[in-house]
Amino acid sequence: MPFEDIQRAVEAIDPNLLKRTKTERRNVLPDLPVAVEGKVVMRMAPGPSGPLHIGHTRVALLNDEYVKRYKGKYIDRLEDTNPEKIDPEAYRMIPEDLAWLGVHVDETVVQSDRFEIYYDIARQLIDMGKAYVCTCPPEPWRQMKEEGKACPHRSQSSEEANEQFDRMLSHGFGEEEAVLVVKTDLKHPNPAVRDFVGLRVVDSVPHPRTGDRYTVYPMMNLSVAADDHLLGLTHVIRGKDHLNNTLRQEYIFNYFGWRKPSYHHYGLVHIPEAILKTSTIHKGILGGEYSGWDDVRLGTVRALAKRGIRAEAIRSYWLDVGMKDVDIEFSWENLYAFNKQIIDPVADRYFFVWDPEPLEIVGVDVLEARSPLHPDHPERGTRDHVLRQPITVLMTREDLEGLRERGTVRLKDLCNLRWENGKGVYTGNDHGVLKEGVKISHWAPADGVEAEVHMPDGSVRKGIAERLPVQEKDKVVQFERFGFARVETTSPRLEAYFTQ
RNA sequence: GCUCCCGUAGUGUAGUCCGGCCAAUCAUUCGGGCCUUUCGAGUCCGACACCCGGGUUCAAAUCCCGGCGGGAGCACCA
Repeated sequence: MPFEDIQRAVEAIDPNLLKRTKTERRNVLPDLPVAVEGKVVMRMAPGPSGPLHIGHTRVALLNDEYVKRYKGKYIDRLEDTNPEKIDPEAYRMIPEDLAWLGVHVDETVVQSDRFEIYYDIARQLIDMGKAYVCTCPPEPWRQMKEEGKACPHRSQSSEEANEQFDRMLSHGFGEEEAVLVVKTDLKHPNPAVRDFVGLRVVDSVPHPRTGDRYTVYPMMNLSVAADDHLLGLTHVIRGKDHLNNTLRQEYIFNYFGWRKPSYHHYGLVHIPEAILKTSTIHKGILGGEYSGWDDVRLGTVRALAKRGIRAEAIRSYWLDVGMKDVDIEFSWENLYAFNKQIIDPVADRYFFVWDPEPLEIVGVDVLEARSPLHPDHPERGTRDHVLRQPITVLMTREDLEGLRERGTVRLKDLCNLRWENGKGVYTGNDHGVLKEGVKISHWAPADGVEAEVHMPDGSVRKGIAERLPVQEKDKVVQFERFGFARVETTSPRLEAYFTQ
């Protein structure tokens, strides 16, 4: 029987059967495997090379969400084991960013406090015969690995390895002269998993926190494995880019017989049109191109905050995206949609006239405007204006052009006008004219405040706005027919940052 | 080259493990109606997708095989 016939037959029985029923999207993350309430320990492990950017917020918030669900513990672990890529300010900025995001951190761990721990792990690996000190130059060593061959040092005894490691620690080797290598399997089909460097020498750059006290630095795979175990991590959620690192770290877990955390790798995120690279930003700030880490052109968390993007919107966005391991394209559009849900009900409305042009109003002595701060919430009050002759208001160039062409306009909350001899002639205050097709425009009083709205592309929209009360500072307002913006200062000039 | 991960609308996502109620979810976006003194919100209608080809089966988005496509790693960065 064709589908249409079935449809007709069913409709004949009861038309309600074919009604669409809406199903609620639950928008929740799946449960974590083997998670016990109160026992979950998770972490965020940023390198302190700068403040957090939008890309970091996924791992920060996903972990936070689960820690809260299972009433667990959240560790912020600063991975500062590469002294060449550290911005000392980041030790302060990262916790600030996490706090702004609403991430509850129970414990902060700084890896540069833990050199002795990594050295101890290294010793134990050596004693187990699972690590050796290699003094091959980097390139031939890599080449041998590629071919699945052992370098001459791989067969050294634990005693030899310990001696050589002592020499590393006592500055007996310079950079690239010796490394401690963790053995895995040289014949592993995946070349990315074969023997990897566990510790290396860096003595050309002092560490911002430990100076030149330590020159043997752990590589991430060693320090991460050690800390994930020692800090009692039960679940690790991170990006797919760490898939091969997990494989390497699991060797260390297996050598020690440690219980592995449950790993989950989500897909990579491509963030279009965002400036995220800390080195680029750093250079830009030093060169004066960017005003700072919170320059609104940047994709940093503090730049988003400055623009009026709310942390809850970022959280909702990542919750919606979820945990899938497909690679995705970040959608500013969707983030803005979540943000609008939050700011629209709370943002007070004001008039901001860009490209302002004056218009003289005649035919009336006094005009009074009482505009609601928010159309859906009259109880919040009104912005009031009283205009007396001679009356001049400001309109956007485009709106004034429209008045000239059409001959009529309604100024919102104020009055209706007819165009005559370059002036606006008062024609009443009945907003019923809108039903007749009269267009509506916003306006600003002649004694309004000079306003500048900084756009995310770095441009500035200048104009005249209503005067905002000082309480609007730091809040997101809506400039009608323009968009949302976060108010930075209300006087002597109005300065705001465009949200969306 | 080798290894791993992944392919559902413009974007994100549900469904895939355990085949049928999927003639495919929800959100966003876009188009339109209603409502509305901005924009939005709300509400209603509409548009757009199972990477391709085989196979198994009464039945495939779902299972199998083979392609193709995308991404990541093969660092003395994290």
